[in-house]
Amino acid sequence: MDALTIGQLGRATDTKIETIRYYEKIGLLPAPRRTAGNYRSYAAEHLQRLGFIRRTRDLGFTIEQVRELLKLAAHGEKPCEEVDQLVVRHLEVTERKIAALTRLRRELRETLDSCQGGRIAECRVIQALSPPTAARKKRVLGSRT
Amino acid sequence: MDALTIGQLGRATDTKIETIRYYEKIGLLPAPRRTAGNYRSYAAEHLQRLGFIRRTRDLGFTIEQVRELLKLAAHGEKPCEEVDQLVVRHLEVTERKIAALTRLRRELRETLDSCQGGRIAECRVIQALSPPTAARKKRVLGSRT
DNA sequence: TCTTGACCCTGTAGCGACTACAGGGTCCTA
DNA sequence: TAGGACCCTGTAGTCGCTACAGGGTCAAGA
Ligand SMILES: [Zn+2]
Ligand SMILES: [Zn+2]
Ligand SMILES: [Zn+2]
Ligand SMILES: [Zn+2]
Repeated sequence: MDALTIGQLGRATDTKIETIRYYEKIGLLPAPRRTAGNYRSYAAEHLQRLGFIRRTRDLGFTIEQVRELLKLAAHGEKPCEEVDQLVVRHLEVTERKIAALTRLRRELRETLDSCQGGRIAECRVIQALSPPTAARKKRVLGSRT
Repeated sequence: MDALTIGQLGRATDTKIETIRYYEKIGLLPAPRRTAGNYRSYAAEHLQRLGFIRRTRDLGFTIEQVRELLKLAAHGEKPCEEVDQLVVRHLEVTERKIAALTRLRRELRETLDSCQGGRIAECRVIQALSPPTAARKKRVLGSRT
């Protein structure tokens, strides 16, 4: 008997109950049948599907990408190119995020290095956080492209 | 004369007009005086302050942190410890994000490496995206902690 | 039998940080 | 006087949940 309540399914997949109901509402997880008392009753397919959803979400795919992956997984006879493409694109996005955050980290470290203690008025950290404005003003008053 | 329209201020700080109005609504940027035709008219302080806001936002600080930094910057006589602490904490958050994304990248690469082309039904990528469910079922049916 | 408490239901509103309209008004130039 | 670029307010949408409020259901214990 593989009938799970929503709470059991949540514990099984490390998912909050509200999240499961949310996935149902947006059509990501199919609505299960109901008991006499109107409780949701999940079967093995739901467990499998929600597991897939959680895993891919944890890997950072968007809901729309998860939807795509689920659709592809259901068409086992097609070549796996599309699947791999999706993963490749997400890998690229992830790499760009890492690069951006790494630049950020460097800037924050440099900012901190500039502080030698003292009063805020003289602190180079605050100065480093203020962008140079002189050059900008000129640009503005000039063209309006 | 340093009176800027909202459009000029936006170009000067690379900020969308809607965002400037949003910052005003949430009390991050003070409301400027108005012209006879009810247009916002910004002065040099606004340019300076919005510049600071954008720079700190670009560095990934939250709006609440920006608020804090602005408050601190206005109290130049205090020691700069609090400022530096804020930056340190944000640096730590940034480092944790980088670590998490790096783990993600490794998982995505490993997943992709497993694919050798073929049909989706046999593709290891899809399998790698499906979590093992057998162990989980047992846990669930057991305790309900 | 009654009550407690754990669980479940629906529906709505909130988060952060914007962004995108809709439906107007103003200003400058030709 | 007309056009177009600019500005105004207000509201709703984005993403992916999360947190209630105000109920109903169910099983075990006194
Ligand atoms: Zn098919
Ligand atoms: Zn300092
Ligand atoms: Zn002070
Ligand atoms: Zn493949």
